[in-house]
Amino acid sequence: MTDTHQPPRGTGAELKRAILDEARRRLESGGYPALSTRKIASAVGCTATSIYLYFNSKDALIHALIEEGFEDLNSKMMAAIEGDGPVLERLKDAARAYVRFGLERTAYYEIMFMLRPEQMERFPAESYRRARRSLDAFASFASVSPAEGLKRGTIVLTALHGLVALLIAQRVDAQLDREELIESAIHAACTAAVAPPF
Amino acid sequence: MTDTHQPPRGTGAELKRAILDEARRRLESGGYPALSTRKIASAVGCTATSIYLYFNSKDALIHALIEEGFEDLNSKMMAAIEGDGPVLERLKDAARAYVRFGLERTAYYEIMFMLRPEQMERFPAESYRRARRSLDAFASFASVSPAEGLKRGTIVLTALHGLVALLIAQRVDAQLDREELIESAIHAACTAAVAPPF
DNA sequence: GGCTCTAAGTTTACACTGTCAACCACGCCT
DNA sequence: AGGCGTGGTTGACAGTGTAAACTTAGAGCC
Repeated sequence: MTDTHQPPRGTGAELKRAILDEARRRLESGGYPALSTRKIASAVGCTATSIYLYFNSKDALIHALIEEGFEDLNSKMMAAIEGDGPVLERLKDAARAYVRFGLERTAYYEIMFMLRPEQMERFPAESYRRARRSLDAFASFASVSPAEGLKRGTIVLTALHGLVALLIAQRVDAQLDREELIESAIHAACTAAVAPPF
Repeated sequence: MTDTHQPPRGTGAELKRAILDEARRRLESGGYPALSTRKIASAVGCTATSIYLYFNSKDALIHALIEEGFEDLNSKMMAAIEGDGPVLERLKDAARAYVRFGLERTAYYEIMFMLRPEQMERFPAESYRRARRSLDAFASFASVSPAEGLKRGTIVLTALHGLVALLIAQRVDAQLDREELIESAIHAACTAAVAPPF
């Protein structure tokens, strides 16, 4: 498990890549707690402090992973949104993509959305906004004004986040049929988003 | 700040109380990170290991705080639910109570709902269910069957959780009017909950 | 009084964590 | 040859939660 395989590691930029690769591997297999600077270093064949030559802090390393996660999530949602078909159906497809991402790439989802702010320096707001293009796409849907669109898009995303977060934390009643719950929640959130203003 | 006031601390059950009190104080003033066994101990005038005489682990201590949080949250929501007035309005009032709790007692909310499962042994499921009486009340609303009610109640709670969690993490666009967003999200979630099945 | 038994706390230690300051080694340039 | 910067390591610091062993105080009983 603590795979101390020592592939002739590179140096300089190569080492940086190796560190990032190892961090990604560990995140995917062991989640956030597996991201220890010392463990990453020993697996990659360098010392813990060498990581600081390429990342200002552990958080900076994690930010790089978060960025990767946003890239994946965004592309999946954009693909759904840019499809053809009725607006509501595309919205739902994007929502399904979001939920699927959260449940399949749980470790990524956690570092992207579930780290408490004091626990980690917040992902830079600027990157976050850029990373959130899909929200803008959401916002452009079925909205009278841009402001109303932003609001509605945000509401959908918060609803989806709550669903995913509680599912991940296993804080949803086990009696419920998972798939049915998800589909119903998506339906509720998306139809509300395209409903006439109240 | 690291108030090493040493009030003639008690012993036995009194010490346990003192520990819990200090933990609560620290949680409220400094959030989750302020909950260090050593800091609590030194503030209360005993050693860190003494805490383990009364709590099996740090998590057990936190569980006690979580229980307090649920008690507060539950009573507030139940008060709203058991009021008089139309169902939808009572539902919204309960939702408002939930959101207000999350935004006012943030530190409590975080340990109750936002700790990642690996980070802390999950709050015992049995306690959690008991702590969640308000969900059952939700479920009893506007539902054809109990199963449908549970599902709808869960969907509302997930939506509210997502809203609160992202607000706390400051991951909601700052341009949005906070109060308006909250009110709209509550409206969307609650009206969907009492809508006819789709 | 003197013995034992027990409960309550403390001391000490272990294995971690992220990170910083000082140090060393090498290749390039003058 | 000498100086310098770049890349990396060593060793340390200040934390963390927690387990094992030790000490101390008090109660019950002969």
